[in-house]
Amino acid sequence: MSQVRVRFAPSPTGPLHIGGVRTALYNYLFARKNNGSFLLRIEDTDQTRFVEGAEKYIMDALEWSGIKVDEGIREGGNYGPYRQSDRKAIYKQYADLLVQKGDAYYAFDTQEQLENMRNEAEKSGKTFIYNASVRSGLNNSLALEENVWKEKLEKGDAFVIRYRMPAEEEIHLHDLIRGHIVVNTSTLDDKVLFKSDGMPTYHLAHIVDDRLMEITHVIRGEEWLPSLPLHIMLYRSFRWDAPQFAHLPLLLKPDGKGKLSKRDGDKMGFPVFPLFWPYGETAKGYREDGYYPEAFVNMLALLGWNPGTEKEIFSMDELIEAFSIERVGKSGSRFDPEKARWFNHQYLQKKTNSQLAAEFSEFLKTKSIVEDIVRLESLIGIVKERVSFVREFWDQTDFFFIAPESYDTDAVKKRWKADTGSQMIGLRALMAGMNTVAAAPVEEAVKSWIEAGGYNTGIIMNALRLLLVGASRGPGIFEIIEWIGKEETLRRIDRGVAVLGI
RNA sequence: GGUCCAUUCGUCUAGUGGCUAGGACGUCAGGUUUUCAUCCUGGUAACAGGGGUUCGAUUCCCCUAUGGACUACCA
Repeated sequence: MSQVRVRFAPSPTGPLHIGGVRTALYNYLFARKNNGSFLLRIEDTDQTRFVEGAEKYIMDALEWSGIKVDEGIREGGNYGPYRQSDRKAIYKQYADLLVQKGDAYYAFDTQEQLENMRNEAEKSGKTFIYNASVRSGLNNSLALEENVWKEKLEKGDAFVIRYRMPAEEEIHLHDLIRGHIVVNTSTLDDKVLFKSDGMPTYHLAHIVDDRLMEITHVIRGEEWLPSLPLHIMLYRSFRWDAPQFAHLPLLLKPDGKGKLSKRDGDKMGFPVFPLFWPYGETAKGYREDGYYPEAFVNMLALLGWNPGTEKEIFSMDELIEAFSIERVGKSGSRFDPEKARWFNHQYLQKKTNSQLAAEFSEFLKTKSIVEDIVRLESLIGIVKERVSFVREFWDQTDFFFIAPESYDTDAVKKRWKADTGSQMIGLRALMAGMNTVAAAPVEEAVKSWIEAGGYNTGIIMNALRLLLVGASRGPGIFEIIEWIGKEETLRRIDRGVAVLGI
């Protein structure tokens, strides 16, 4: 078998959403799994939909996701150019070839005329289809006298080239994921292959490019399944061997209706894009939300594919090893933001404290806080397991850096009793007399003090926590004391007693 | 409307002509914890419906329903 070559071929009409990233990922995994090549081809044949920045975004998003392109605009390769607008000169000859073979023809109908015919058909409850049943009555080289249409061409009249779909023929298709599919050509139309602006349509361009780039497997979204018969017919007309096809199930909107689309932006309460999109209507991305690319990719890989085992955490290498197109599901999937969060939690737990300290240190700069990296590492160690995102370290540790200025009302009500203040003063004296505030000795001292005084452990501890944290939350009291130090501990007790009363 | 695709717990999914239909996330309960989380244990929850085929269907076939995609000189 020839070398496996697959491509991801987005059009640069805006930011790539996560469905697109997943398509790219499956292509990439398939290529790596089979020691093949993964190419990125930009499909910008529709010049009216060009969006500034989209092409760069696509490449950046793949790079961030850890999906490495073997051949493409940035990477180069022996099958370029990799941008269809740069390949413009290639396509016309192939459209002409089809006309010569009699499998395509010139059509001169204006868009207005077609629009009218569609409207007319709709009035009588029918659908206008430009195909064998009507083409002989329309304005094209199949219906017109040869000298008439040739004259039109010479005059420079606007024309398109349409595929001449057979009137009535069963086409048998095979899809790697869906199996055998049969479609009758009578339900298909004579698709435009070459537009009046001199550019090919997707249908022609991608067939030609896939051929020229020696693509062996086309792995793309399910939205392309309805046009697969056309594509198969094109390969047949060119007398080319068709690649294998696999149509991926779609990613659905989490709230139920329809496929996920770029326009969903972040209305859903979670990002639908890998990266922040800075142009026009901006949209947030997974990267900026604090997701690790490994977690993002892991989550995406399991959305529509599974290994058949109960393993859920996969590195990219493990995904490559385990991936097979046969295990891609058939039905669309909605994704669950909670599960995405869980994946990030798993990956964050695997990071070392020193890595996390460095990341958290960056975050702290936004709060104008500078802290010793070793002290940060020990802080990370204290709260790591309760955190899913780096930014959440702040939610768990803000009181380490900033003494409480107010005290949670409910906690005060519950934890601050009539004689609590005087007990806290006693506790303060105990700690003031110690020459260390390391967690273990303080804990020992406090506990024996409690025992000696006949106090209730829960009451004392919770009250002390209230003074140090300002609320009923946070890690172990003695870990907090050790980290903030003796002076700060005493200061917080003093202030708390002053505010809450004796 | 037409064509095509799909349908297992709320979500992602495993699975088989005969299983107590499995796992994960969520959720609920209990435990751990001085608090809040984490964590541990346990529970809850699904084969869309109707016909066949069969000794027996979640599994195979048909119909219906539902969902989705497509139906542009967009990809």
